[in-house]
Amino acid sequence: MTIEVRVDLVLLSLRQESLQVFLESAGGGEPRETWRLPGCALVERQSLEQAAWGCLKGTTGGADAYLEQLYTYGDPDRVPGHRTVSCVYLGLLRSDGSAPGGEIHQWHRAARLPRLMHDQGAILKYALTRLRYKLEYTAVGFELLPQTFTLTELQGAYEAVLGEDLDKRNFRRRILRAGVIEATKSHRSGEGRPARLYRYRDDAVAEVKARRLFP
Amino acid sequence: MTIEVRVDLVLLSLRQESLQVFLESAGGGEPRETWRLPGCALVERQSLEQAAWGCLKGTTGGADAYLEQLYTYGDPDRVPGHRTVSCVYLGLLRSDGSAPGGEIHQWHRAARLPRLMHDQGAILKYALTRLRYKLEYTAVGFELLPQTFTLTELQGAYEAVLGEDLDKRNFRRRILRAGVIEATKSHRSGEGRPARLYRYRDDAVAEVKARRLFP
DNA sequence: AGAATAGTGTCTCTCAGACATTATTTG
DNA sequence: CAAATAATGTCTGAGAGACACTATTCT
Repeated sequence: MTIEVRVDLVLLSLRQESLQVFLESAGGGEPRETWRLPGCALVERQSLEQAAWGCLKGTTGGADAYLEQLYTYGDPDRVPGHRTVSCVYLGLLRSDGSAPGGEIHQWHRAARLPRLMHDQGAILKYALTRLRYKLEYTAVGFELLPQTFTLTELQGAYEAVLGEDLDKRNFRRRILRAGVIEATKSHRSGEGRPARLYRYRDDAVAEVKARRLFP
Repeated sequence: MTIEVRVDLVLLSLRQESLQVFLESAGGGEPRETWRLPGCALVERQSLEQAAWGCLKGTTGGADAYLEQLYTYGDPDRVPGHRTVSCVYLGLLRSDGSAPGGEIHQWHRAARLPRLMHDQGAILKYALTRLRYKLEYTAVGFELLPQTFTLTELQGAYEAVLGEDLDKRNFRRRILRAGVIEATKSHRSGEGRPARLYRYRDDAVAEVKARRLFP
């Protein structure tokens, strides 16, 4: 018997002001319907990252995304009857370009996850925790927004991921001081006073140096 | 053709006041001698972590160590002629219980790495970077020291990993304020005034909450 | 004019970083 | 008593967090 290597994806996006996960139906029917992470077996001559991108395109159709390796799960009995090692990637999709969902694939609120197969509930919880931590010391939050965005939208993204309200003035002060975004000359109109649009400065260091010792 | 899954180890320890890596000779003879990370193939009915521990015991004999998954490498041509996916674990060995080194295995200074096979030089560099970051926001530094230690020894461990000198008073203030270590009643005598021994508080949270946003 | 949203400043408190001297033990 | 190492406190500057009002646009 041989060991199967596969790649699975935790795909997150902001939809309707909340953080949502893209899942694949594994059948079962209501109310016992069970879901799984999208994924595929690793094939010959393909890197893990290529497999992850291929699977991303195959399921969402979307192209503009951010992917990073999360963790590799390999317990012999995590999938009963099969010996699979699964390399899980975390993916963030910009709200505009994210997939529509269809018969098989659907978006689910991260705050109220449905029943998931095998160990995938734990995997998802871990992915969310990692994203929250990462949000605090990297510039990864911008990956969830369109290329230009208002400060209010950015703050909303942070609040959706962290699950917590942030102070408007302090948020702006810190994010601007960090120097990772820059103002454009455009504004976005709507109800009320139009808001200035910002863009991510890709010349900014992605990983900001962490503080010394225990913060 | 099938894909081999294996586990490789980056084993680090403090020896002679410096951070060292445990490597396996891959032959070649001086001055072209090449080294590799210790590792083994994943076998049926074995979890990744079990394989890592098994390999650790098989090569170092040592038992008291800390292991965590680092990253999984799976490029199709990372090992010419073979299709291997390698799940790499980072291991920290306490200075006292670390393996002696023999014909095949030897310790090497992390600051002056020898020639390594395939992509393993890059893997090692990544492991060192991750450890430095991790040292700054977790309590992982204690894994390199015996169970009781003086503050001077602890500071030495941090300095060896970070490759940088730290201020004695500031280091003590912060490490004590963090509340992850506690004083014992014992002292260690030697030359000069005996130093109080401390021990790691395992009830302390391992992952200290990171700061908000960009530090 | 009123509703809606954008945008802005101050104060306090905690903590990081720089820095030098006293205390205790051994030989 | 000399040598060696341990232990300790203060000042300054930067940034986090709490907090409320003014500015601009649309209908």
